[in-house]
Amino acid sequence: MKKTKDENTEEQILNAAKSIFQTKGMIGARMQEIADKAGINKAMLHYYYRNKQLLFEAVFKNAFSLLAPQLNAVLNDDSSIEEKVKHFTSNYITFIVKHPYLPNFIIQELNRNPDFILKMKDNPGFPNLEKFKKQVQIEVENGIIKPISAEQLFMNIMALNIFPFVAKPLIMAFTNTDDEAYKQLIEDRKTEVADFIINSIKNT
Amino acid sequence: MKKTKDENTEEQILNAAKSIFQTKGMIGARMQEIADKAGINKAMLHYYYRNKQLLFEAVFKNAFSLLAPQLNAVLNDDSSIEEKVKHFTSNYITFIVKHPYLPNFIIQELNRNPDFILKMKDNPGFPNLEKFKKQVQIEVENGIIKPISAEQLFMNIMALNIFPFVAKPLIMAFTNTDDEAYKQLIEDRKTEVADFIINSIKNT
DNA sequence: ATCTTTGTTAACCAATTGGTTAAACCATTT
DNA sequence: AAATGGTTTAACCAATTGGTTAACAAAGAT
Repeated sequence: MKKTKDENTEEQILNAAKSIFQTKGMIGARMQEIADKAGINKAMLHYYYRNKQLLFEAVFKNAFSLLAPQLNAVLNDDSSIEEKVKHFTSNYITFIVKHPYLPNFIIQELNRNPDFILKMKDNPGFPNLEKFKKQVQIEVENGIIKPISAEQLFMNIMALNIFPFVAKPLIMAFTNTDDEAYKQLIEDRKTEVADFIINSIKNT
Repeated sequence: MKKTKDENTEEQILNAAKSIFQTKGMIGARMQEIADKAGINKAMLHYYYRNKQLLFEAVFKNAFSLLAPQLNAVLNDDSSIEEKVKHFTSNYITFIVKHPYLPNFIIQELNRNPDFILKMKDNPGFPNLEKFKKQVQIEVENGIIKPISAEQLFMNIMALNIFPFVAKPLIMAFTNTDDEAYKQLIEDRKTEVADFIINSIKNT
């Protein structure tokens, strides 16, 4: 075989596809561009992944399986809500800084095809809120945190952590910050967001 | 002239284009589909708007000028931060419920072409944070609210209000809610979000 | 050495799509 | 009623694009 090079072709294709799909989206991506980036012939894409849709799904699942388990891990550990919020915020922002296109990619593609997430739900690593729900309920009952539904709290945590990446161009324009200053704003949020949330829900 | 009907053609085109562009995005939209929706010949689109890009820009500016001034109005009125947060949250969520595709459309297209917002910045109604910044500073100095930068507070307000619309499919899957339940969650947020923010920043 | 399987390429194809053109249409002016 | 000029249409066009095919190359099996 011609292979056994530095890297097998299938993986080279997936990496190129990742890069193109995540910046241009499913519709905007071009098979030729992916082939060029992978340094191979366009026909190879079809040889390994049959068609654009399947190649895209491989990339999407790969991206999703990067984001989701992290979330799940924090939701299901045994720390308090306060600790969870602190860990999650710090970890997640650090993670997304390294993969800035990820949240927007997933959100954009799920809005284009909402049914697509159903395929993900079967996955064993798919985030599950049950434990978190019970925990919120208990801490509310015990007066540790102020009354709030787990769903709303979860939404707020996600929103505060992810939104600044998704809406970066918009927020940059409104706040009149350049790329460097925005980076700093994000950096500050690693602690800022957790404090903001805890200030809001913690009983004194 | 053939016009002076119930509605002039130019406006029919813009309305059709709005609907198609906002659901499919610039790349996903098809000129033929817009023409069909407007009930006219495809050539008319070019007659009135020359090409896809210009038609898109007309739609985008229209959408942006719907969102931005609302924001500006609240930022620049004379009420306290607490009142501003309450008004903004309630108004904005009510507004977006009526135009659910708007935030995602704007965010998606700005991410595709971040330079595009520069054209908007000249617009006199473009949101300006100056007054809000001074106000935050003063209320912090006077001990009305806890120390926080105006930029971070602004980001948080935007995130908590807008994110649930943008990430709807994702949050629905994670929280295991159907369309009806999600609608209720959003409805609750009209007051929930403001309370959450105020709880966090208000000094006791 | 030859055969078979797997990997790779260049050339090709059909469908889609944004955009153009020339002719037709029709209300108003002359 | 003939000319005018903005409006509308059907037909067409060139470029792009996802996908296919047939031939070829390399490696292992016999």
